[in-house]
Amino acid sequence: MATIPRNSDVADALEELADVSEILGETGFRVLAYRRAAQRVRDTSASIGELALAGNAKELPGIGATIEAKIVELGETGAMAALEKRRAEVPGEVRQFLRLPGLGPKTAARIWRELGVTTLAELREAAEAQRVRTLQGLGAKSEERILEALAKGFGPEPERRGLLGVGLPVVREVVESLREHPSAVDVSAAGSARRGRETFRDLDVIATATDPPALIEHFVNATWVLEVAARGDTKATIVTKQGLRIDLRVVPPEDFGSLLQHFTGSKHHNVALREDAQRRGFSVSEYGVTVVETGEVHRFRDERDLYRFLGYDWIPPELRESSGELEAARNGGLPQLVEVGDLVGELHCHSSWSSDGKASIEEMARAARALGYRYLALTDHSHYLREERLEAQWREIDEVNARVKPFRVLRGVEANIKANGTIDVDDSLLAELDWVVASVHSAFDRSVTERVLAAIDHPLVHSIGHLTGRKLNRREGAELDIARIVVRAAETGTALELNSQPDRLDMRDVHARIAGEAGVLVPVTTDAHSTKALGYRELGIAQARRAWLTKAQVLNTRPWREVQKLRR
DNA sequence: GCCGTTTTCGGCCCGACTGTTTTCAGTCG
Repeated sequence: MATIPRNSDVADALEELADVSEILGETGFRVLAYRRAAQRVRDTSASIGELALAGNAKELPGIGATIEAKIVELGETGAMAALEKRRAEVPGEVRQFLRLPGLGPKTAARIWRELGVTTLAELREAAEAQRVRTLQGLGAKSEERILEALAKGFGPEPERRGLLGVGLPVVREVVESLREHPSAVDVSAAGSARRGRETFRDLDVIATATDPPALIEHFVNATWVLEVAARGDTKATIVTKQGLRIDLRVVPPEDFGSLLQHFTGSKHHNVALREDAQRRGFSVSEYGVTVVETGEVHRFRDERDLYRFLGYDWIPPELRESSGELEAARNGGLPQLVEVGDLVGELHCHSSWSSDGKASIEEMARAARALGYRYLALTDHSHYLREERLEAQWREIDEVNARVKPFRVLRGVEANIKANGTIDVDDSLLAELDWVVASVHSAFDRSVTERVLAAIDHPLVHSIGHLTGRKLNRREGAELDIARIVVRAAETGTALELNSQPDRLDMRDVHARIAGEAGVLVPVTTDAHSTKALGYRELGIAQARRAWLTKAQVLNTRPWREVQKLRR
């Protein structure tokens, strides 16, 4: 009987297959196909094993009949013969050589075949004994680089990526500061921050200027600069006092659109865009679009014109992940994405009634009203609100409502989904509440899917909080059967929240997209424990946009009386 | 190995950078 392999296992196998195939000198395009399939599997939230067994995996771009068969094989036998065979041919730690920066498959293969080196220890010896430089094309510098990397213990250092919630204000401040400079013409954030991705490696800014060196000068002398890592006439890298790396590129005005598009990415989006263009006789680069037949070059000052020239509607940066946006942009099928200004209420937040809450109910209400909201569901943690306290809180809510009307504070709770799937608040109390959020806060390793399903089935639960429980850079979320969860949520009319806390952003983008497609209404909530934290909504909205969600799919874009009707 | 608004065969993104070279291959993003 087949066991369904996890997506990460399938992707790992395909990646290893790519590595060893490449070292063995197989055609680059086959290797590329394995790598793309691996990436596609990682980005797919449905179970690739189930899809493959049903014969549907080849519907995914980049996966054909051959790779689908390999996935089925992995499920049925626990191994892929093609991988096992090649694994046996590539000895020892040769595959590990690829992890050394600057050392690719060609070089790894030559070090192995021509020097007989098969382990990292032997590689160190060979470099120290200056035997690596005996290979044509390699020299002293290569040996130096290898030894340096080995000394650093290039092991799997868990890459710490910055949080969008930290980077976004910084990149905005930089963009503002550059715009104020007299020589600046156009300035924009680029890269993953512009795409609203939840984490980033570095921050990118693109600009045009009448006097590029002067703008660079302004950039490297800003008050927040700790260190200037690189500096030229058109490009500079600084490190801020918080330790964030920021790249600025100053480009010719006539190329601003092309370069902004290029540096916004994602890489996969750009590759797909260029392949598509090529089939139509265009060659796209960061410097413009060349008509292959005539050699004529079109340059773009405005990114929108670039997309239009290639036959697409302009694609919002949040959608540029090579997950269907190009096709949609060609057929007029892009969604009208939700915006921050569409929100009219908050459906998950806390007050000082929770011990970790920092603001009173009234302060929270007034802060929400200042954002243009009309209601706020106060959902303090259930364990602070046993019966008498809950009644006391309701009295305070009534008093506040009298002072802030027509703004409305609603009675809510954030209850715990216990290890056995039950809710830690009595039904009689839940029934008195306007809005009930149920969240997993413990035992993340214990059948989370079943517990969430049980909570969804609870007739008095309106919404599931931070679905997987992930904390970025701290813990992976629970592995969930998202397909079953969204189906049940849609059937029961239970909302699945998108929690905007900077280190949560949970549901993640691909899950939220599936939820939206299944017809689940998604509240974008802040889980704010202070008035300031209501501002996290922009992070959640960025993620909602990455999930292709429209205003209609985001629950708290609706007035409370509508939410009330839609509530199960 | 994948894929198709010229193709079921014959293509497959593009340019910068590095180290080694004296014209380029490999690697990277």
